[in-house]
Amino acid sequence: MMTEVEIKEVEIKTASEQTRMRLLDAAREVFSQHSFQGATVREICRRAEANVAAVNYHFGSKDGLLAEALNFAQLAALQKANVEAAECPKIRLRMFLCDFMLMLLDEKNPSSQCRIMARELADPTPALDKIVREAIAPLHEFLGKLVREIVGDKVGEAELRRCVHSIVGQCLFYRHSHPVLQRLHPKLRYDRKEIEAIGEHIAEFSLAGIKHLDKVSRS
Amino acid sequence: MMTEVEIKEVEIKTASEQTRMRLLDAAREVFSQHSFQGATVREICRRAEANVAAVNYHFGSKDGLLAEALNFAQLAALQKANVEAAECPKIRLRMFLCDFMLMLLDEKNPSSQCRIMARELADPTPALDKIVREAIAPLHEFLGKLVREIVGDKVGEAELRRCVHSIVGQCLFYRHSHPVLQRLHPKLRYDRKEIEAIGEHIAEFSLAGIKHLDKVSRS
DNA sequence: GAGCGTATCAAACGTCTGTTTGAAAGTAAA
DNA sequence: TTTACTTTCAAACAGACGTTTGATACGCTC
Repeated sequence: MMTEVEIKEVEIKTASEQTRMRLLDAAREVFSQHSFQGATVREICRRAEANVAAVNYHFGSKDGLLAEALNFAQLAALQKANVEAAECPKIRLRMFLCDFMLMLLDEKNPSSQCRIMARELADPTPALDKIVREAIAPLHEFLGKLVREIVGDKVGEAELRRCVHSIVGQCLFYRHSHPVLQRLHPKLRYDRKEIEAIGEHIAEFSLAGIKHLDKVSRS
Repeated sequence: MMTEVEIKEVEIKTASEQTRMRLLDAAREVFSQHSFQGATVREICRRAEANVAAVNYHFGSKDGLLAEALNFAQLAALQKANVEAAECPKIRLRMFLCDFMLMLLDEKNPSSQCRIMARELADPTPALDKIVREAIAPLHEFLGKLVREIVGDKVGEAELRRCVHSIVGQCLFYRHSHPVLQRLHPKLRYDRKEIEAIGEHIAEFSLAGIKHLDKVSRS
C-alpha cells in the first residue's frame, strides 16, 4: 500500500512540477497563437498563473521554454501507425492527410505543437533546428517514401521531392493563411467535417498530380 | 525646352522625395526579410542612410510606412497580361505560375512586395486588410476564373475554391518554408532554372489535380 | 542677404521586453 | 523546532523599441 506522500507524488506530483506543466501548457497556447517575437513571457506566466521569474527559474530562458514546449510525439505516432497499417499506399496517404489536417486545424486537438511548427517555418528561431531535425525532416522522409510507393522507381529524386513539397504546401497553407482565409470567406467554419473534406481534397488532388507525374515520366 | 529646375525635378526629384524613396526601398527590403514585429525602424533607417525620425516625419508611423511600401502593381500587371493573352487556359496557368514563382523566389526580382505579402499572411498586421483587399482577393479571384475555364461548370464552388487553395498553397510553401528547405536540402540553389522547374511542376501537378476533380465530379 | 517653410539630426521620452535579484514562503529531513 | 534546500514573489534591471522634441541646416522666394 502506498503512503500518503507517495500518493501525492504520483497523483498531483510536486508543486514545482505542477507549475512546470502549467507553464508548458500556457507556452504551447501562446506560441501557437503568436510569433516567437510576438509571444511574451509575461502573458505566458499570466495564463499559467505563475510569476514572471518562473520561466527563467524552470527553463533558463524564453528560448529554453520553447525548446521544452516542443514535443512531436503525436506527429511521430501518426507516421508510425501509418507505416504499420495494412492498407495500400494511396489509402494510407488519404488517412494520413486527414489526420494531419485535423492536427493542424482542429482547435479541439490538444496537439498545438504542429501549429507552433507551422508558425516557426517563416521566422527562424534558435528552436528551428530542433523542429527541422525532429519533426519536419522525418515528415518529409515519411511522405517521400509513401509517394515513392505510389509512383514507382521511374521518377527522379528531384520530382519526388517536389511532390512532397506540393503535398506539405497544401496542408500548411490552411494553417499559415488562416487569418487571410477568414477574411476571404468569413462565413466558412472550420469544423471537423470541413477539415476532413479539406484532407480528402488534398489527397485526391495530390494523388492525381502524382499519377500524372508517373505518366509524364514514362512517356 | 525644359528649364534647369524642371529637369532637376524630373530627373533627381527633390531631396525630400529621394529620402522617401530610399526609405520605401529599405522598408521593402527589411519587411520582406523579417516579420513586422521583427523589422525595426532603426534598421530601415540605417539601410536608407536616414535619421530615425525620418520614418515618422514622412510616413507618420511604422504602420504607415508598411502601408505605403506595399504596392502590388507588378502582381496586378501579371494577371492583366495573362487574362489578355490569347493562349488556352492551361498554358496561361503554366505561364502565370512560372512568373509568380519568379516574383516570390527570385532574389534578383525587384518586387519584394509579394514576399512581404507572404510573410504577413500568418501574422495579422494593421496592413493585412489592405493586402487582402488589393492583392490576395484579386489573386484568388483570378485563379478561380482560370481554373473554372479549365474545369468547366460541373464542379461546385467549394471544390473550385479548394483547388485555388491547393495552387496558392504550393506556391507560397516555397517562400514560407525557405529557411526550412535550406536546412533540408542545403546544396539546392534557387536559381532561375530551378525556380522555373518548380513553376512547371506546380502547373503539371495542379492541372492533373484539376483534371481529376473534373472526372470525379462527372462520374 | 533676409525671411520662411521644409527637412534633417542627435538626443531624449515613455513603454515594453527578457532577465535578475534578494527576500519571503514553502517543504522535508534531522 | 531547527536546519538546509527549493520554489515563489514583487521589484528592479538593462536594453530595445517606436515615437517625440527642439535645435540646426537647407532650399527657395523676395
